Formats: sequence, C-alpha cells, structure tokens
Amino acid sequence: MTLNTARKRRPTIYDVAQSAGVSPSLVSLVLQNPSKVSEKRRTAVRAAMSELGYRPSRAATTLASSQTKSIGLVIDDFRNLWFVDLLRGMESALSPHGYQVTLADSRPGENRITEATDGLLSMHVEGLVIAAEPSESMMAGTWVPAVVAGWRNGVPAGAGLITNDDDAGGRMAADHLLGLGHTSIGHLSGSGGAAAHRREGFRSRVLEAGVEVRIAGESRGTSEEDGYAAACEILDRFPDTTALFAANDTMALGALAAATARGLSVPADLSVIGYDNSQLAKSRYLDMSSVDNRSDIVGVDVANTLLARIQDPTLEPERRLIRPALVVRGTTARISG
Amino acid sequence: MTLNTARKRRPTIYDVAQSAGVSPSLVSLVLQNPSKVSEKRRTAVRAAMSELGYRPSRAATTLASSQTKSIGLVIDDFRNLWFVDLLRGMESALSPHGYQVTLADSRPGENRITEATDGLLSMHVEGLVIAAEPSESMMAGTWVPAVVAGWRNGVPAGAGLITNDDDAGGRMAADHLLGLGHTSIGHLSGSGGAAAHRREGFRSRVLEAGVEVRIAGESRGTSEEDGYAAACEILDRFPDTTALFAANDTMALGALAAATARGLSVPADLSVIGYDNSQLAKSRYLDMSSVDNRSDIVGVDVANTLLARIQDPTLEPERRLIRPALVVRGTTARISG
DNA sequence: CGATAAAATTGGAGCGCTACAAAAGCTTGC
DNA sequence: GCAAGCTTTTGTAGCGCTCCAATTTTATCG
Repeated sequence: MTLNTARKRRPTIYDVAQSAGVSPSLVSLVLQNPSKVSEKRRTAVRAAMSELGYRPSRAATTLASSQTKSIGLVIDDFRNLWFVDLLRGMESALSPHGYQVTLADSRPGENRITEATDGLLSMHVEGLVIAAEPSESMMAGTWVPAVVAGWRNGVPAGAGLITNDDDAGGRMAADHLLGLGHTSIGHLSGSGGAAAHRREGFRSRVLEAGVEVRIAGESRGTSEEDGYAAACEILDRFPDTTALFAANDTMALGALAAATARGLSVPADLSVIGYDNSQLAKSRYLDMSSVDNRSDIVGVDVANTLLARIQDPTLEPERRLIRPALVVRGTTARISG
Repeated sequence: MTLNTARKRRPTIYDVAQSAGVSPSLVSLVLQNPSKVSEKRRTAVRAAMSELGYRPSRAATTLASSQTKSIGLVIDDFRNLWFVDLLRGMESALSPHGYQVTLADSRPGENRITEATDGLLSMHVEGLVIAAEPSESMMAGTWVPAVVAGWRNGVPAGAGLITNDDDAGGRMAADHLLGLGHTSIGHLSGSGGAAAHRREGFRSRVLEAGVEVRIAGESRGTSEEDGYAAACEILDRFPDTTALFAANDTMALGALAAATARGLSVPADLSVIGYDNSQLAKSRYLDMSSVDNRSDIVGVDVANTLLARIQDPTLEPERRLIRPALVVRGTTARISG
C-alpha cells in the first residue's frame, strides 16, 4: 500500500497494466470477466490494483460500454419513509441481474422533479422509477423505460404505472372496523390523490354496509395537525362515533391526540386505524392498526417490469395495482357496550 | 419535439451542433458558459437541444473535465432520518459553489460501507462524507478529502471529524432535569459510541449536582423495546424516580410505554426527555422534550471544510464538535409535590 | 479606411475505459 | 514434429465531452 502523501493522479488501467507487466486490455478483462484470464495474470493484476489503490472510473466505463446497469429512482422527500421499502424491493429484484439503483430526491417543495430526472438521465440510467408527483413534460424526448410508483395522477405518456390499490385499502380499513361491530365510523381524509382513493374505498364499503358516511378534512392537508382537526370535527358533529379511519398514520396520531384531549381511551372508547404501516404504527407504544401498502412488492414488480422493458423495448408500459394488507394492532377493538 | 418511437441513439453535442449549424465546441460552450456565446447562436443551440431532447452525458463530462462538482455522502440506513438534516445542511453550503451531493447507503446489516465508498469514489466524487460506522481500511490508497460525521470511533487516517458533541448533549439533558428540581433521575443508555458519550455527559453533570447516578441498558441496544426494558429496570430498582433521560427518542418512546404500563402520567409523575429531536419528538401527540443534534449545522460545517480541502489539499483534516441544542416540550415538567 | 484589439467560434487532442479483431501461446494427435 | 484447434493476450478505434490554441468575425479608433 503506497502512501501517497503527495497528490497523485488517480491510477488508471494503464498504470495497473504497467505495474503488473500486462496490457491494459488484460486489466480491463480482469475487471469484466476474470474467469477468462489465467490465474497467474489475474493475481498479478489484482495485486497491482490494490498496490496502487486503483478504482475503476465509472465515467469511463459508462462511456465506453454505453451501459450502466443502473435504474434511477426519483423520490420526493427522504422523510417519506415509504420509499425505503420500495427501494429494498427494487434492489432485491435487481441485484441478481447486476443492476443497481441510483437515488435522487426532488427537493421537496421546490418541485425539482424535472432536474432530478434530468440528472438521472444524464447518468445514463437504463430505467426510471418516478416515486414522486410526476409532471407531464419531465421526460420529453427520452425513451428510457419509466414507471410511476405510488402516484396515480399525471402519469407521463409512455410511462407505466405500478402502485398501491388505495381504493382496496380504504375498503379494507372500513371492512375491518365494520367487522368489529362499529357502525359509527368517521374518516379523516385529506387533499391529494391517494387520500381520495382511500376515501372512495372507505365510502363504498361503508355504503354497502348501510352505514352513514362521515368524512372530514377532505379539503385540508394530511399532517398530524390536520388529523387532529378532522378528528375533532367528526367527534363534535357525531358524538356517538366509535371508530376513526385516518388517511395515514400521521393523521391517526392526530386522532389519538384528539381522543386524549376528549378523555376518550383508545381502543376502549374509540378505535383508530391509520394507513401506511409506518414506523409510527409499528412502535410498541403506539401499536397502531394500519393498512400496509406493500411497497416492497411494488418495488419488486416495478423492477421486473423495467428489466423486461429494457430487454425488449417494444413492450408496452403496464398499469397495475398492488393490493395492500391490513395490519391489526392495538388501536382497534371490538365495539364495547 | 420529435417523437422517437423507433429506438434512436441518444443525441450528442454533435447532433445538436449539426442541427443548430454550429460546431460541437460551441455547443459545449453553451453548456458551460452561455454568456460567452452570442445571443443568436445560444438561442439556436438551445432550440436544437430541446428539439432533439438532448441531455448531456455526465459520464463524458466527468471524463473530459476530470471534475464532477460532487461530494459523496455515505449513510448507513435511510431509516435513520438524522442524515436528512445533515444532507440539507450540506446542500445549502454546497449549492452556491455549484456542488451536488451524491448519496449511497451502506445496506444496513450487510456492512457494505466499503462498497458504498468505492462506488462513490468510482464516480469521481471530489470529497467524501462518512455518516456511518467507518472501517479502517475503507479508504486505502485514496486521497480524496474525507470527513466522518456523526460517529466518533475508528476515524480512518487522514479523514476529518465533525460531529455532535454528545457529551455536551448528555449534560444538557441532565442539567434541564436538575433545573426542574428533579433529584431522582434515571438514564436509559445503550451500547455504541454515541450512547456512551451521552451517558458520560449525563453522569458527570449528575455527579456535579451530588445526585445518585442511575443508569440502565448500557449493554443492550437502542430500540424502543430496549428503552422499555431499561425504563422498567430503573423504575423497579428506584421507585422514587421522577425523571428519565433516554439516549434517543425511540428509547424515550419505550419509556413512555413503561410509564403507561405502570399508571404513571407524563409529565405529572414522570418527566421524560429523549435525544435526536426526531419526527417522533416533534409530533404534537407525543410532544417530547429532546436534545437536537443540530445536524444541519454539522452538514454546513462538513461541506465548508471539504470545500476548503478540495481547494487546498495541503490543509490538515480537522476535528470539531458541534454543540447540540435543548428542545423543551411537553414531556418534562417541574417536579410536583 | 485600414489597423488593432476584442469577442466569438472552431479544430483537434485526450480523459479512462470497452469491444472486437488479430496475434501469440498452448495443447492435442498422428 | 507439426498442423489444427484451442485458450490467452494484445492493439486499435472509438464512447461524448472539455480544453486550449488557432482562427475567424466583429467592434473600436486614430
């Protein structure tokens, strides 16, 4: 291991080749397909590499081979942890094929989704996953296979769509509460596409059961604060409410706060179910029933679809919904009295 | 906008140049320094670019210019949200200089930190921030300026260190509780370096005050479950405990669960303070007092240090601790009775 | 108006690697 | 002992861009 105190040029395959006494081509071959190189040279080349602290230049590789074996993933905000399951799902499906995922966030609030996408395309990603609010023109002129995940509005032409079946999730939550004997159920909704689908799923199932549809917060946001306000609204207007379904876990937290503020105990007096099965819901202290989007499955599906479209670009982009899963925990219970 | 249904080669500056009737060099110039190009040509070139859906090839740019204007950030797990503040801090300091941040996670549990680092180095990052448990040999042979953030053990030779002053944070938490009149204070600690520093800070401040040092969980982990267990242990051994300081917010959540299980109300019977000022602590429902690491400031500092070292590679790597900030919320209160 | 400076544009070499055809080295078997 | 058929190794030509010196165009001024 040479200690290079002086600032040296980073070593190239030429340096390695010279040091190992072989040709640059051979070094390249060791990098790509070691089994085609004789044991003797392979060892020599590898030794030279670590001797010099050589690391391949991805830029040069990309340029020369015109393939990067990488898929770009655009997310909106690192704080929205749902992308992590999506990412892991993608990685599990991609790594057997030697593909990697490159992440870019679209700087929440700044609507930098076009920049994020352009950046990824500049890096020659072979496929693109948009896990953020898409904009129509973001992919103008490209023909990299793309699929939108987790959003349902404004899918750019030519892009596929694989996302969570929020309608089904809304139905599942409603179904769960109905099954526990609740007949006075409120829903804390919010603005936005996902919330709308969850709302409609909830509405249709509740209607089927012949129960009054009670929804609040449709025009507000989806923060804890909004959940609190919507819960208060429902609880004020319908004091007989025994169950609340929130459009996400954060809002459900607001509902818990509202319950506490009113001296209602959960789940004895009030059942609460959230959506997303986030860290929050999984916490032992909160132990919150929730609907899991199965983003891991979305990730696997997205990856496989992209892989297929990379291999055969004539394939049509697909549209598919992934069924969520109900996770019952301690904040929902059979109606008492 | 040409609709390229047929799979076409992605356009290069040559295509743009031809389409705009100029030389490739001019196109390159428009990309780098538009002000040096006459209005007329600039417009023509830009038009040709969007006409063809041209996006520069980062690989080619990197290779040709041998600079990427990017800093690599290695994190351990996307789920540990503290990196987000670090990232934003870095970006705010970096973007005025035209630098970007490239993220890589080290696949938690798989100890892929060397791979993550190598990947980043392969991409010619000009500086490296390690926000994950470093390994000694990870940077063998490189001389890219590097700094470790958020960890204090095993800093590789030649790397700087800018991190949170966990000792000071531990002292601050202890100080806060003492100031509220508590004299029976327990600390829920865990294994790991950060926890150890927080513990020592706590210990020294409590000793100064002449109060008994009560610590549990030193040999366990730092999960909510561990926090629960440690809280139970303290509460069992010292029933007069009126305040608990947890080594992180997640553990504090466990403490809250333990309090609930014992019928203790927070903060009336028991004050609880966490560490990290995470989303959890900020939640309206939990409204948890916590110590904020000021990772945003760490990020800014890390970025500036790296920028300086990129400009002048002879600069010595620095070691600096950033002072945390106390955030008082609703889970700590003056001792009653 | 021609000379001179300044601004705008261009050609060509080279960044570090891969791909592919060509060359060199090894085995065989008769 | 040597041709035929392998395997292993090597040259060479780009990949798409930047950089810089050289060239052309335009502006300035006595």
